[in-house]
Amino acid sequence: MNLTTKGKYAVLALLDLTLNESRFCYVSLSEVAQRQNIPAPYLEQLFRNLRKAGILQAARGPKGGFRLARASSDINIAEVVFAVEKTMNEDTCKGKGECEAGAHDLWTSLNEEVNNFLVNKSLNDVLKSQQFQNNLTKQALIATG
Amino acid sequence: MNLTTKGKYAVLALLDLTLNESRFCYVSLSEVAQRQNIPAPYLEQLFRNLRKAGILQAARGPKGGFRLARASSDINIAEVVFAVEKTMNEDTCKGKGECEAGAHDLWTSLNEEVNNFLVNKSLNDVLKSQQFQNNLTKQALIATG
DNA sequence: TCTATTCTTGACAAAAATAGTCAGAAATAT
DNA sequence: ATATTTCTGACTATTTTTGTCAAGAATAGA
Repeated sequence: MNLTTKGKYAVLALLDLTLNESRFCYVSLSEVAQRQNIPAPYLEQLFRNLRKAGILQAARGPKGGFRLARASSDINIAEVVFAVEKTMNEDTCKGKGECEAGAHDLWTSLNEEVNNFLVNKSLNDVLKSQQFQNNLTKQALIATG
Repeated sequence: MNLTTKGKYAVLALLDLTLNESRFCYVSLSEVAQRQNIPAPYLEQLFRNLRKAGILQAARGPKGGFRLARASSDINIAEVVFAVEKTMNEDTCKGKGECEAGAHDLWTSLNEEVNNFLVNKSLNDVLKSQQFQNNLTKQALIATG
């Protein structure tokens, strides 16, 4: 599993979206980008993938924007990361038979370990972390008012 | 935690070394490189770091080479990976206060998770995997004879 | 001492991935 | 109509990974 800023940006942006979307409203990408300090055109790329993955819904035009396609408790971190990071560690034994089984198993297990951890954390779980609540509520208020 | 071929090469090379070193003998880098299909000059770089990290011992000159500095059961995978991969995910919140605590905790936890897994696996553990034994014994014989 | 072997070191180069940018098209609320 | 906002594809820059090279230092053995 590759874990770069791409994945982190994506999660961060979705958390922001979760807090700032009000049930029937869309939140514009530029808002999120500004609040979370992510280059807007870059975030566009990520949102593109998140939409294709069925995690985001989009609406164009004025008052348009993005919102979660599902409840935040139904979106886990793994799928978010997968949606934006290219390929996971596909266990690239280059076929020459030089891949030792023991080592192979090791990376496979590791991947499963990481994956499990992330699959079992939903956006909502992350959100429930007390510190986070405090932090972002503040930000949301600043942004709104 | 960054996990590229560097780390995999390192582990693979050490496993090879473990199987092919006979208590008091050194194994030459080029041997390992050839057997495991790793570019020798590249492996040099890795071994350099592994030596600095106190994982390998080296001896120059004819009959020289490398051997483990400790028992294979005393070397865990995490330290091997650390020795060759540059920096781990140092939780680079760029200080602007834009790092959300919830997300921050998430990456930290993930890192700990991965780390734990790798710290608790020794070279010897990997070696004990049955398949691996079978596989490499074969290779070792080919290499010797 | 001489020689072949092997590690040591530092710097360099190529390739790939990541991060970030841009311009123009398409949709839509007002 | 117009302003807003997503959509798309291509492009550039930066960083990391991967791999290479050449010259030096140590040492076993003849």
